[in-house]
Amino acid sequence: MATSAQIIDIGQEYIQKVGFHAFSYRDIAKRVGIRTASIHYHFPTKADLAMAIVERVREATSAAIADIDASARSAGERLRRYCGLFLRTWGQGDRLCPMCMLAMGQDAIPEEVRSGVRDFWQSGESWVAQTVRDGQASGEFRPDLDPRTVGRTFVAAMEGAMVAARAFTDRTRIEDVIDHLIDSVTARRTGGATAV
Amino acid sequence: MATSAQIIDIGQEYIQKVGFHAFSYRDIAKRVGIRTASIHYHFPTKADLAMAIVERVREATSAAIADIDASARSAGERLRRYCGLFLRTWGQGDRLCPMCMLAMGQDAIPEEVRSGVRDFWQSGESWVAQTVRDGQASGEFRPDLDPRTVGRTFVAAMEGAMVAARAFTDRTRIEDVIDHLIDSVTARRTGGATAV
DNA sequence: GTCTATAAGATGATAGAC
DNA sequence: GTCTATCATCTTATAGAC
Repeated sequence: MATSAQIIDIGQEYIQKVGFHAFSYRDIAKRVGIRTASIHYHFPTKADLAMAIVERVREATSAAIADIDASARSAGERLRRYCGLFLRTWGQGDRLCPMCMLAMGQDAIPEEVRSGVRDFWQSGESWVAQTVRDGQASGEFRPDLDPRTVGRTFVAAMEGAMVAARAFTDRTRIEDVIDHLIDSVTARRTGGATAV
Repeated sequence: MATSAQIIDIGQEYIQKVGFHAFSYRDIAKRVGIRTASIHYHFPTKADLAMAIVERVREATSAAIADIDASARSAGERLRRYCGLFLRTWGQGDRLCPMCMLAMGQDAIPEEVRSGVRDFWQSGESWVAQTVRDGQASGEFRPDLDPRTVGRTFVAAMEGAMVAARAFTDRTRIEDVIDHLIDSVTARRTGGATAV
């Protein structure tokens, strides 16, 4: 595998596990089996490396979402599979969402990186919102929901669930949240939510 | 104000804004107007400082929740005010939840600190779960909800919403999530969630 | 592309004077 | 409690040889 790809791989793993500030070029160099100067050849600054990671994650996410759009048969299935992307990330060795890690340290993260992270976040919110509209049109979802609000809630809840899963090393922290989120948008024919 | 309290204040601010690894004793020393050696006198290691911060946050949160329990008149109001605690934290100058910041860098955060963070997280989940049971008993909330699942979702979603609010410098990212969360547990007399 | 060598500064932490 | 002085190490990054 190309060295630069290896560097991105390992850098991404560090960002997901400890965050941007808790690893160094030295850590990566050791694992790749090269010197730090060689990393600087591929990515002059740490911000450059972070940018490359952000771009790769965004591309991978877009592709995954395109795949969902192309193959899922209902809005409900689309939402479930979107949530499943986070579960899959966690499953790759107890990892947090890299974008969430980069979204946290604002002041200490280069603005170009933060901008890419915001784009990722907003894309997810917008896609969920559109999927909610689709589900409302088909009668799958509650008609009284505000799509934008739901979009924001889905992304926020999944990102937070990842943090919880990491803190407790517990996959069900994510699964429970997915269940409640899906339930919260699903229309109930019987009016099951009715009190008394 | 006592020096140690000042150190905790500023250290907590740094943890909330940039995370455990992105600030140093030097940063704190400059702002307090003392030398790093003096900080080591109060908190020998950075882990000691983090522990003191975790304990203070947990105490403050317990007190805030006790106040809610003592004065809120309905389960719905209790949940709203609990969510309001996060909104208040964000309002204190664009700050993330300190426990969320510490929950992320797992490998690179001392285990004693992580343990305190988990306790904080679980306390929140359990309190929400109990409040959901109360609301179900009074008919305020949907009877078919699993309290544990809802507890986990509330905490995860609020923590994630804090991250989003920070990334976008946008308070409505938190407010929207609160609205959908409350809506998701509220019983509907009319069966408003009914499809078609 | 990768290396050695090096820079200039930051980091967490300690010893001992006042 | 706070200081000066010091430590060993790590950090990001560059220059120039191979």
